[in-house]
Amino acid sequence: MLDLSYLRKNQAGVKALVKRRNMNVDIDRLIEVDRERRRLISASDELRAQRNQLSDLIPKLQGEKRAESIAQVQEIKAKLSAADAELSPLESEFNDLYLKVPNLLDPAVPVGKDDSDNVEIRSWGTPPVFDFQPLDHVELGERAGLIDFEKAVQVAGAKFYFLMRDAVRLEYSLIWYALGLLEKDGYVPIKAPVLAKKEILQGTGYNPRGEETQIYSIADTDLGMIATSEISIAGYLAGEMLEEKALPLRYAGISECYRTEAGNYGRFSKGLYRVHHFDKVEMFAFTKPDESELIHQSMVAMEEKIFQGLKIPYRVVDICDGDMGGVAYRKYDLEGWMPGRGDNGSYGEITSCSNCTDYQARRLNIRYRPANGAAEYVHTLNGTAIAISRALIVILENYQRADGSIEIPDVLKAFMGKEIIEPTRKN
RNA sequence: GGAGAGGUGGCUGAGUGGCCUAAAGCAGCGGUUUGCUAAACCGCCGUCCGGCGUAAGCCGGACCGAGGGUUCGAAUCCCUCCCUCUCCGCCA
Repeated sequence: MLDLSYLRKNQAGVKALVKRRNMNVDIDRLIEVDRERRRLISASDELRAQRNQLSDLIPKLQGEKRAESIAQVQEIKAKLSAADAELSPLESEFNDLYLKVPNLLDPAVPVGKDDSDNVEIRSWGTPPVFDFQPLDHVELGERAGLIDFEKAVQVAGAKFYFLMRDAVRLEYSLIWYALGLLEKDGYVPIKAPVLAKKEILQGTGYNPRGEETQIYSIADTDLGMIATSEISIAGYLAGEMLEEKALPLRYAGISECYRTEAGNYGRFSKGLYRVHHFDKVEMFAFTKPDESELIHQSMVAMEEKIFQGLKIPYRVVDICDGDMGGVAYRKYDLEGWMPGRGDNGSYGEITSCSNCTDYQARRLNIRYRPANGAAEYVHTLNGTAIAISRALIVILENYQRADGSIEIPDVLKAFMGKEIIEPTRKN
């Protein structure tokens, strides 16, 4: 959420912002509703002031004077409830629109229309050269009995999957590996609730209802299933007044993530790439405003450390305005090399790291009190440490061998208790 | 799930219909005093919305878990919901 007075003063700038982000928010209508709403609030305040004055007087009055004043107040009350009736639909329209207004952008964010305009800022590793035709993770996984999509269709429908055998061990090894690095760096491990209230979902910038929602809702409650533990962790400190010296607060969240993926049936949504649920280790930070950029860099550096350890070739991409969504002020993705994708492989998103500045903190009312001065909103940041489904894609595809077996990355061998995954299932 | 007690500013906590403009304390900020530190004393000190003002500010409104209601007037009374604590029941 943007500061309201900023919005009023920078109407044109906010309109440009909405456009740059490829969003559709009627700022003109928002300003109009705001003006109308303020007019009504002023009128109501005026009526209330009259009422309060009279009410103060009444106990000192007697007889006819008193009866007269009471009648006057009753008249004012009638006007007040009429004004409120007029106000309340405006308030809800205002809130709906206001919640849609996106965050500001870092001036350095690349300009572009969609993900094709994202800017590669560095890369690491060299895509492997195979002397055989590499397979994609779907085929590798099914042959080795690691992943079963068909049975998942039977149980839950498309975009679900069973992970089995060594894929399960890989999942836990990856979690253990990432958690080790994060905890060593000062992140506090946290297992978060996988359901969150509507106000928390909205506060984090997710729209829990509506056609384009990414969030599954639970019938007859105001709960939704989290799309990432970012939501629960942000909510963890909602309404808090933090101590300056406690900042930055950094957490390593582990949770299942649930996504409706409404309308996402693209070319690259095959297999594990785009699924309705997956496990994820997430980094989350609450920081002072002047340190969020530095922490953002450190989070991206941690993502790189994790994938360098796994020896997965990747590139770091600076997300352009048109591809950014509404919440992030700046966003970097890691794209890992996926040999099974396209003709000769291509890069696909494996992590995403956002500095949300005070956008979420304002909605969730998370502040801190500086040594000298008034309370301020903190900044929030989130970044993927390991999204299991995506990590499995790059590991299976990069570590495959001619016979369909899969080598285990060195850093996971101890956790796996083995060095190789056999090419075909044996049980 | 049942019974009872609660939810008040950054924190503790008083307040059971108008004198609440929310007491008091703590913490914080400014000052006086002062070898230093500390103490003592004095003053300031909630948030949001609207209006006025170049401005320090001034005026009005709202906010005592959330939302409704009663009343001329609600932190206070009533209803619904959420949460916390104690006890009971059930259960990995």
